[in-house]
Amino acid sequence: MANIQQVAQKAGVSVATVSRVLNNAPSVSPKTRLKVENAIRDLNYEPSMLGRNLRNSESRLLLVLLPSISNPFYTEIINGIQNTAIANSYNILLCETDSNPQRENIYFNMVKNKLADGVISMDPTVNMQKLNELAENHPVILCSEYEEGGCLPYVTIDNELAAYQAVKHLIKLGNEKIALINSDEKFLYARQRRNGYERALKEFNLPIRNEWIYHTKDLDFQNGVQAMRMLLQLDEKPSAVFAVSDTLAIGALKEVNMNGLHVPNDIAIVGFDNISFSNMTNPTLTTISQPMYRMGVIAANMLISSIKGDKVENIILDHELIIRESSMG
Amino acid sequence: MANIQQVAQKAGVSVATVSRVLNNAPSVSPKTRLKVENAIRDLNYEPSMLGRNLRNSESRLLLVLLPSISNPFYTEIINGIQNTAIANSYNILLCETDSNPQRENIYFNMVKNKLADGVISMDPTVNMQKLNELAENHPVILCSEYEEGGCLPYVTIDNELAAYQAVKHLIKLGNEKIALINSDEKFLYARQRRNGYERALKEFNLPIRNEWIYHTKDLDFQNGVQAMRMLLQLDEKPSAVFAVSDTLAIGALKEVNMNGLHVPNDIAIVGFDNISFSNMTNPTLTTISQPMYRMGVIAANMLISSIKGDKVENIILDHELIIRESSMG
DNA sequence: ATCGTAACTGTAATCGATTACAATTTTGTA
DNA sequence: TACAAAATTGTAATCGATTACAGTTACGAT
Repeated sequence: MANIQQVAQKAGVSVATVSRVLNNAPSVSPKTRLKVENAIRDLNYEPSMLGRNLRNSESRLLLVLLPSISNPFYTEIINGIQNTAIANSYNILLCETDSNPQRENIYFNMVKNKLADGVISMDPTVNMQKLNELAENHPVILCSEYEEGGCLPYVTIDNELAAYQAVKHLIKLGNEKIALINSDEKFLYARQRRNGYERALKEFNLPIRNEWIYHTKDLDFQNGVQAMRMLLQLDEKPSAVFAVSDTLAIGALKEVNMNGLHVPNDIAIVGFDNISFSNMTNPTLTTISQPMYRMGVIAANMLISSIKGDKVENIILDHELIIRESSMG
Repeated sequence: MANIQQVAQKAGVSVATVSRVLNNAPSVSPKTRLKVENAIRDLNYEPSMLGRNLRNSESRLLLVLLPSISNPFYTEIINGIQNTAIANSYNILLCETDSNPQRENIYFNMVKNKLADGVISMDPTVNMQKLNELAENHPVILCSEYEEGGCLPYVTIDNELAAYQAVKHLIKLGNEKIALINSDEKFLYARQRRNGYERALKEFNLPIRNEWIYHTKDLDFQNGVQAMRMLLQLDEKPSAVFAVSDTLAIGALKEVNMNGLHVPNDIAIVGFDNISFSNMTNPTLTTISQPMYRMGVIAANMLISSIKGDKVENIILDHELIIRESSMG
């Protein structure tokens, strides 16, 4: 593969001039430009990003941190990030931590080693202390999950309000025994959604019963199945379930069906995220729709601004309750 | 951020020695090593990949090309690729083409520009001519989708056989009117699966009827819904459907349910890929399981070998028919 | 013809690492 | 003690681009 020297030699100019042509500098005469362009074509030359990046001290890569690629919640966000990145001549490094600190470390090092110009973290399991340390020297944006009282810029939704509305919806439909399938409350979003759940119950003078609050380890379908299995074994079964993720809700739905019960007649279900599959279940799933694509776009724009050195503001986006069959027959 | 010179100065040694410490070269005395390590710690130094990559003429990034991240079929493959990459000190650049040639071009250029050391393409819509051109100068591996009679190394399964077995399974259950929901037959896997479908029908002297073969544009759930909608409008409805992807099959399942029909009693359904959702539908989906994780591992290993300059052989992996509720009540 | 200015081009330093080769120090042995 | 060999360290070139600055050329005005 040819390099810039060879192009310069072939065109009979200096490497500086070739570089100017490559970067569309205005001060190159048309004749010279033509000579260089011909040489580039003849040699099939492609500039090496390695040289350019070193000289410019940038990689034009954005690191996107997420716990697992298999949760469809992230796919639309990633689309938004990626489109925005490309529109700004960046690209993204998609990094799955599997909630494994060792993995996380590898990725943090990639940033420290200048292999990425900044980070968007969507990982609730991220080590916040280390992330904050990283943020002292490198741009970092939080997407969806953030740190209460922290100083890292974020884009998210109002989780408490969304949960409140979801549960209120169930109450309005006549449900009085509403269970919560939550994930681990070490996560901020889990605590916030629980707060929303409790606020709605209190507002309507419904009791908050601990045996109706189930915590899952992960957000896989299977965790939803297990959660519902437990709930169905209770003496006093709930008549409705609010799950903090569609994947959990779909697992729950599956388990209800397995037991020959009917959704929503026996048990109503509301999920969270509006993943594409939520419209394909039987019955279709009532859920909270987050503006995932837009969230991705905004996160990417925030990060790019931050890399440029601009100040960025936190953003809270609107959500929407999508009512489908799983809550109303 | 400190660089290697500053570390060298602080430690009172040359940059060469610092580099040796960084790379664990054996010929550094314990005393010197200690001095250098202290300097590194004191300065909070992290080596820049930009410099290292330029010097080594490598990026240690593998480019993974796929049409869309939202098809869950890819997620397990990606896991396999990523784990293998990390184990070999590589990382992956996940690149969604959206089947958009312009996007594709951007990614091809990243390889030409040395931003990635090689490519794993899982994109059936890829421009094979351009990919072949790229392969003249850069390592390229095909994963899952490959080129018949082409010269690019690949890892895949026997699509024709898998489809044959899936359809044979339906026949053995007594189905005689079996429809095929296929994707565009410009894709090799689609042609191969159709061949398998037809081979099974012929073997049992069942007629091949064109109105029972539906072609979808994409592989989204919605395409499956549409396909099934068409099939249900036929005068003579099929009693079973083989869909070449679980996403299509799940869409089809949804549409059958919507029409008040029962799966599998009225219509049996078999999918392809064994995505994690396929076990969560109601009824659960009979499908062909591809060894996705292993396929990813193998593809990554092939690519890394190829980057090293080793010769690599094509590999065809085993698949498995997973029988669930959607084919047998 | 001369000069000043604008337009263009080249020289060489630079980004931050690696490494061949040379130089130095240490070690072991006679 | 002296010397060869081995171990350790340093010098400087190198990867492939960008760019400040200097140098050259072209051209219109006087």
